[in-house]
Amino acid sequence: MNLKQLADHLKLSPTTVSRALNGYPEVSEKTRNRVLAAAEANHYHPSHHATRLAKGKAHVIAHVVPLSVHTMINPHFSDFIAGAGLTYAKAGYDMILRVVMESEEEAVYRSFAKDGRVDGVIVHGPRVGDTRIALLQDLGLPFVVHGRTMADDADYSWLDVNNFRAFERATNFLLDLGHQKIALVNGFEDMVFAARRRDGYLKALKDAGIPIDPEIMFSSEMVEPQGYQALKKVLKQAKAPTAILLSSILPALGAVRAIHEAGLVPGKDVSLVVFDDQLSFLQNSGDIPMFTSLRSSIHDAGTRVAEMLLSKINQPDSGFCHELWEAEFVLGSSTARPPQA
Amino acid sequence: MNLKQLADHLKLSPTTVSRALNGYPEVSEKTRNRVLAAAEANHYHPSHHATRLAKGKAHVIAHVVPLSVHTMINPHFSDFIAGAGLTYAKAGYDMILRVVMESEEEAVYRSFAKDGRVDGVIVHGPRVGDTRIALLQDLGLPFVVHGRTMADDADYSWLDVNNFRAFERATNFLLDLGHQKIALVNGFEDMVFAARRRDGYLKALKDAGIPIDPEIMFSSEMVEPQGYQALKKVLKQAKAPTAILLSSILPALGAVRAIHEAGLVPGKDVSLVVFDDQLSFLQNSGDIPMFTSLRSSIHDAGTRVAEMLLSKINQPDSGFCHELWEAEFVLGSSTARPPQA
DNA sequence: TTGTATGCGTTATCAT
DNA sequence: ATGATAACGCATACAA
Repeated sequence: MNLKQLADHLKLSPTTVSRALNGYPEVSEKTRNRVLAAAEANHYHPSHHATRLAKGKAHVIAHVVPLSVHTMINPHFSDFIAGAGLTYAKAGYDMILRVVMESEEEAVYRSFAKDGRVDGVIVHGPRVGDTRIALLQDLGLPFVVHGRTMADDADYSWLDVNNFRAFERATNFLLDLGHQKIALVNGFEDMVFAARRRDGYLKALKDAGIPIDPEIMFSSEMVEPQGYQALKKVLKQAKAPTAILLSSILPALGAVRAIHEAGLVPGKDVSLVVFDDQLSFLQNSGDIPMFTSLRSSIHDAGTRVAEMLLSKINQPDSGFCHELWEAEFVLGSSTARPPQA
Repeated sequence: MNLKQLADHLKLSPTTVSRALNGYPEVSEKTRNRVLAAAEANHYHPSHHATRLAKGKAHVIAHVVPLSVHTMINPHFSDFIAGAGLTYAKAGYDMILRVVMESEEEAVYRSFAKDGRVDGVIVHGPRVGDTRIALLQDLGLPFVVHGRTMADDADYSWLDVNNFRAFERATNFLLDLGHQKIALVNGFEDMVFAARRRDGYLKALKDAGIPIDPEIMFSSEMVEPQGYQALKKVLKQAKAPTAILLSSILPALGAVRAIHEAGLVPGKDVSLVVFDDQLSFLQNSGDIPMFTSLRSSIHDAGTRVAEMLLSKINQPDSGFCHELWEAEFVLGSSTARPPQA
């Protein structure tokens, strides 16, 4: 059943039926009710593509996820997408998830910009020297970035966590406790967020006059085995670190496993500070949380980024929007003074 | 630049240009090359909605995820979606992720069925007494179920893991080792997969003549704290279980944490068998994996379910397709004979 | 308040 | 091998 058939059935013109359905004021209450009832009774749903073609708006947001070396569809991503997805749904937007090989990514953006199937996109996980932002600016496709580049971040909209400050702060906290040897278990440092975290860590060490030791700095995918393997290595070093800074709860769990296997106690023999994205399935909460952490909800970030994009789409001339969130410091039971101090 | 403009530019009719672009055989090679070159040069991309309207096919698959009591967007889901998404992309399909409140779920399916915006849907996590399957059959919208109902599973397509057998087998393995008291840390048992797992566990206990103890059976969301809390409870019981059967690696990590805190050693004082979805960020691998497990890749399931749906859409009369995957038993280092045996 | 005519950008049908 | 014309199903400017 399409609009014309419904109109014929009601002995009205398609125009009037369309107006009644879309809430135009000029149609009489009587007619509107007749139309609404008939639409309901006949399970009428307007054709999506016809509507979009006529209106010129897609009501769709795309998230393009490059399925590259380090898989982007990970638990961090799923919590982010849950927040964003709910926001879209509430606003009547659909969310397209487009998994692409890295080589096709540019072509996908180009077609999105031209074929009108989406109104905007979210850019995930900007890398150092990322070319996507310039491309999207060039294409004129509305976008918001979760994260930002290393510089030149004024001429596009983004939401980011102050990763530099969070890790500088975490390092200082450990230094204040008396730790002199602090390891870093970081994500891939070609990702901007990870690079900034490293820089915050290095800055704090430098300010404290502590030499950098590449042997206790790790950078790879933030998964459980990462933390396990890093601690296996580090714990057998002659002068092992007494504290570890980790980029996610996932490697932190692996770290705890390795520490236990070595017959040591986390939060006593080895201190751990973790960046906590508040992943819904790994709640680090309770009165005294398991981990001392810097906390910022990636779910909330997804919600907010989605809101930013929607308002950008509905008010194209509203200028750029920047939000830098400070992570919250939370004292847990994974930190103490170093053993010998 | 649209088709007409491109045609004018080339001094050809839109028809010919369309044919050249879509690979119809009747257009001359010379013309085709001219058209292709001009399209490239002018960054021409056909309007998505116009194409879909004219063709009557959406080239879109939807995954409807009810954001209900137990959040469906979890790490299991994200690995599933990664597999499915890549399959769609390869086949030139888009994937819509629609997050819905449970109350609107039916309305969403109804509109999808009528408005032509999607060609088919994937049904996630069927519950006991799930009404979605009957609804979709009624609506005539192509679908494939990941999982299946408790009965009547002949008249729709599904892919499932043999959860009953996996848990029966795991229980028998522990019984054979000499364990008499085996706890179960399960997902929500209103989900069919969890109900089947429980039934497999109960069957094995019954066959061995071991009484059921509700005090050591847990059913809730499969997250890290679930395993932690369950083991906290269980370990302080007078006659504590010597083995635990867990529905996911996530609670297993929590279980390990609780065991360590109690000063015990997993795989020695307490044995653990885990259902391992092979979550990409928690690899339970290596020569001797951390956990003894029943293994079945949820990523591969996503891939296969997507393939099934696509072939169903392209051959609507091909009948129903059923795949029951057996989980692979993998011996790890988390199991041993019970301490006193 | 309702209807007519036209456009949205393609593909499909039928000529030539 | 190419073109004119009619769908596809809706929205909207303009008329009545």
